[in-house]
Amino acid sequence: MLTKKELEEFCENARENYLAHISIDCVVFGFHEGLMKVLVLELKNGGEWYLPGGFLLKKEPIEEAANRILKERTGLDEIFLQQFHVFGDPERSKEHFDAYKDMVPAKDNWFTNRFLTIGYYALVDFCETNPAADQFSALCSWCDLNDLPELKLDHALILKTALDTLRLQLNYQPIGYNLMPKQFTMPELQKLYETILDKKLDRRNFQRRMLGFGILNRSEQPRKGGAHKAPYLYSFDLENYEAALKEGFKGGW
Amino acid sequence: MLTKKELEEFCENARENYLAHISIDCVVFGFHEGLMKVLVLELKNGGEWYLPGGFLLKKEPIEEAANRILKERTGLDEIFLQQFHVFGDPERSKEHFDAYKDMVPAKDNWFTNRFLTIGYYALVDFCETNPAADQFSALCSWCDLNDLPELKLDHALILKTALDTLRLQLNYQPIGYNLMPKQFTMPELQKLYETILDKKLDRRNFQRRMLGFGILNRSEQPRKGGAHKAPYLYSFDLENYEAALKEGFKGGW
DNA sequence: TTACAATTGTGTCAATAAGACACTAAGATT
DNA sequence: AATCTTAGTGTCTTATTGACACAATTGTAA
Repeated sequence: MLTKKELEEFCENARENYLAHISIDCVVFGFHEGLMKVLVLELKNGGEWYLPGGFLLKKEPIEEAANRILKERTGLDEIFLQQFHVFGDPERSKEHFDAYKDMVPAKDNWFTNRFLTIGYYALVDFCETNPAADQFSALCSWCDLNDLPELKLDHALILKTALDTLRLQLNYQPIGYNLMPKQFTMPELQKLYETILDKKLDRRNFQRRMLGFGILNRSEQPRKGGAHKAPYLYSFDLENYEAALKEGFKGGW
Repeated sequence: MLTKKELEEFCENARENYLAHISIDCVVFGFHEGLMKVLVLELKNGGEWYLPGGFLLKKEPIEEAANRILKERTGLDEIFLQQFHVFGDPERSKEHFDAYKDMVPAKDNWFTNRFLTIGYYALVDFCETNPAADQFSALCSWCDLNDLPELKLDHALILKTALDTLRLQLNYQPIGYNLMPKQFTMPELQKLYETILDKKLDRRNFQRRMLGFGILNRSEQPRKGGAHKAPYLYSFDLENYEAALKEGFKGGW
């Protein structure tokens, strides 16, 4: 929650620069040590967790706004972003409304407005990100998908919807280029799929299917130094990957 | 295009009742005599075609607004509706902006606002609809998908995106309950799929697959009176159909 | 009334994809 | 050297898909 002074400053700035009634919330997925991670913010006064989000500048394209917001939070540019749903329940920001309605007169108060929020999900390389808090947050950090704090507003619903969409997408599009490092082993890639789907997959069938898509290049040299048998290193074949993204893997009909 | 008087009245009403910056546009699909149909509006002055759309009342849920708008245009309630994308290019309503900017002072002028539009697509039973024009339209009517007039603003893009989404959905969800009459024959249902996909399907394989989904009931009595061999009549098994909608047909993994 | 065209219902076969499963190879640990 | 762990590869079986042929029913034309 903001202090009165913070709120007044923010409201003035917001009314001048942002489009009213619209916000953007992002579900940023990362993958690290076999766990699915989500980027969350904790407000300064503590105990209130949110998805990273922001507002749309008056003349800014939506996608650009989502990129801008994510660049501020992750340090990354040109992120894989996908708009997946608009959340518009008239009561969805009631918590903010109640918290701020007495601090600033309604006509000046950004937060007594109704907001529709456009949900984007992003897939990013965990190791490349530098989570950075925004002006009102104490903390911006990765949380395990299975061990999240309670999220305020309807952000738990937004997260769940994003995850459902991602799982569906796995069926007809390649995924992973944005979540894996440049080079990776087949078992590492399998772990990503298992984590997203929350389901064990057969090692051999996974490899057969994955290679069948034709979007992977195998490097000559296996990874060395680790314990156990040295695994081959793979990278994505960008050209085929992009093509598969566009055309999708086999439609049923 | 509106007259100055119409515009002034509309703007006053709109500012009072509608949420600024947001609109809703609907792609209403119907199916008749083997052709895919889309509902379009022609403005009174003629020559300008649009998808049916409208605005969001200040306290109205989005889905309810889409339903309200469609009930006004089609006479139908409880339509199958699916939100599929938000279109937010800052220049998307430039045509309106230019047309109306000089008629009413900017601060009062609804159409000099930037608008994001939420796209919904609807599937309806062609024979049950009664297309009705709105206050600014001369005509609300069905057009063949393959023989559409040029649509204003970004409505051609909205339509294309809706169609792409519908085609994708065909792969993991049942469809047809909302587009077919209560009873129908297998060849008629096949024609629906062929029309949506714009592709011929094998009669026998289609039947096998369709029946495999377990969402159809076959009536005892075949349809009589027509020429040629009497086909069986089918209807959807609502319970299984709803279940299939929720769970989806077989995901790849 | 008979042959024919059009349409529908049903079944089979082959190719492909998916699922289950076992063995071999390489490196680290004891 | 024996063993543990992880990785690479192949085979068999079953399910799904795609291609295709034939029989049945009804109206129409000879």
